[in-house]
Amino acid sequence: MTTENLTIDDIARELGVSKTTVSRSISGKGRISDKTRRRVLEFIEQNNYKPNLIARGLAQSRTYNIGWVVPGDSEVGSLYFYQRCMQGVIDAAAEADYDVLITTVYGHNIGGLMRVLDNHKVDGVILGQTLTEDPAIRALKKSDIPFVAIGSTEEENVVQVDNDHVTACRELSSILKLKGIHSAALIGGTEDKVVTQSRRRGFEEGMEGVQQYFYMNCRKNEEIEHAVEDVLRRKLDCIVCEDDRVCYVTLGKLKKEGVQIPAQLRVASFYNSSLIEDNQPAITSLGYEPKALGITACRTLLAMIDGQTPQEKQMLGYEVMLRASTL
Amino acid sequence: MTTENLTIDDIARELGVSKTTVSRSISGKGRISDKTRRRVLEFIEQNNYKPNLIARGLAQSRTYNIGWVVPGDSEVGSLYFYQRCMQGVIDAAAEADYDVLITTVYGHNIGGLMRVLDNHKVDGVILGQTLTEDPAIRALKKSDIPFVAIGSTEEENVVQVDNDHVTACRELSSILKLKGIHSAALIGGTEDKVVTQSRRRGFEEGMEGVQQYFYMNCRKNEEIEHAVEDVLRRKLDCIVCEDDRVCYVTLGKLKKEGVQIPAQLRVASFYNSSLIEDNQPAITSLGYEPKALGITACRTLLAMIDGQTPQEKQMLGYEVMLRASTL
DNA sequence: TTGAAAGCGCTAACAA
DNA sequence: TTGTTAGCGCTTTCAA
Repeated sequence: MTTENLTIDDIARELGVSKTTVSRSISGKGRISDKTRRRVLEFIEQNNYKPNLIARGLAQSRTYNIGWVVPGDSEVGSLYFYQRCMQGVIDAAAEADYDVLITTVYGHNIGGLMRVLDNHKVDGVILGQTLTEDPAIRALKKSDIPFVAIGSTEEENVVQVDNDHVTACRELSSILKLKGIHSAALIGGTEDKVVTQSRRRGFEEGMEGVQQYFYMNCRKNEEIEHAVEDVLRRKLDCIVCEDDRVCYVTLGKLKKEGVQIPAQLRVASFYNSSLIEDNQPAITSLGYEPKALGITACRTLLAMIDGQTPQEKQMLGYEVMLRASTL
Repeated sequence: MTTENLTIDDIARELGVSKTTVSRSISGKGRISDKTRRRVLEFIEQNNYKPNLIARGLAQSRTYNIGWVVPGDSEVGSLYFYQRCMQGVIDAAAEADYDVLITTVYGHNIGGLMRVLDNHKVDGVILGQTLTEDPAIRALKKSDIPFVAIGSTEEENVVQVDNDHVTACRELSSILKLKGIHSAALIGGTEDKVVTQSRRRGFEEGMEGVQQYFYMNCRKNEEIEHAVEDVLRRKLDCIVCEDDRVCYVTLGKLKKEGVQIPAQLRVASFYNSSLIEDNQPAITSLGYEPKALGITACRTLLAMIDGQTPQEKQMLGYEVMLRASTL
């Protein structure tokens, strides 16, 4: 049964009303008698009519698509995060009959995003990541299309949805401090990501009074391992890992070195994921819900597309999970 | 500088020609003097005109979008594969001025795909995964929109792009056999995925004459670990892992048990990835290029959208990587 | 409460 | 080689 595509005209003719009436019945805009509306909707239901979103889009200058921008070269460890975020975006979008157009950027190469913007393919954009000097944000600001960033930025006038990393990391750090730690190391990734900086700040604030060591900008696993070696050499009390990948590598190295956790060294992670979830001993960490970020970001964006002006910064919660790795 | 959106009408007026002429200059269709065309193109270039794809779409009943369908609940291990595939799809799509609309399905729940189809949001679809009884394929066949599947299927009349898993696995298996293996175990994931079945067949054929043991449908890590225990109990010569995740867990278990690879047991994987890439000893495995799959699938789909009928089954190559884990 | 008609920006017959 | 005109399927003023 090849469903010949019904148009609004067909329905109007069939029902002996005008296109306008049909259109109004569907959209709910404009006055219409309940009787006719019901009649139209019933017909639509029975004949499985689906409006042509392209045509509607042209008339309203809308696409009913939103853009989802992610780094194309993200580390394997972040993939799951983006996956969950995106699922949130997709789900929230579907609720409003929106679909998600995906675009990748490579660091400062935002060609893909530009294409989508130039071609008017989306009504709004969600940025999956923020950089300190973010060319995507710049470009988006120039265009007149609404966008929201997942993550934080110091740029002004950018609607942001983020977990409150500073607070979360500060809280976890201060809890660790209370456990009687005298020296702690933070091992982390590249500092051009805003989130890295936030976590560092939380660490610094929460660990105030504790001797602090920093091993940042670790890209390769070896760099993390070197950092661990240095920590062991200095006999520090505690390693805090900036994310799950760092933690994963750190744990591997510590196992190799035969270090007992938490007896000889305590270990915590500022980000939990399946990568480290099954570790023995269980790792004290911070838990977030990436999907919630996606949902919130998308709902916010849809509101903006509808002309609303949302709160500039929305902070989502976190969970401190104290486990065996820190006593 | 808010770029007021130029339309084809503006250009026509400005240049004193008709819309048609402008349209033709852009599309290259229809005869036109080189002189006028150049004049038009130059104007377009200088004024940074971008045609409205929505309008063009409505006129041609095209969307200039293709759908990319992936499982929303895929294992963390497969994420990288899909990522790379998708990048191939996106790149190939961009070449033809197409964008990629992403949709997730959950096993047999293909609601997301249906929405996209019903709403006419895409000109074609690429399936990132094939199942043995694939509802997505069924739905796509019913709709009249072209699609190609990454992976294999026994359904008829489905354009498929895949790595030649059977051949690859047979080749690797027979190489292992030549090394004097007498008994071998295959540990694998759920058999509702076509690829799992193909790998199993390759194993069976390549290992002919060798005592074969099967531990399939392992979903949880524990199941894999149980399988490994059983292999050790039976003192088999070799474990072949169906994919990188299985291999990863297997290696972890073997390390826990203090098993020497390859001295006591040889280990190989039918799929290589960063998950096992850094293992000591290096793991014999099969290498593919997921991005190539995406590119090929997308180019094929675009050809179909243009009315061509491509070859039904395209097989991409593989690489056998012999490493220390099998001597 | 309903309808007629114009228009969104483009393409594609058909004419000239 | 170029232009005129009628759509694509929907929304939205404006009038009835």
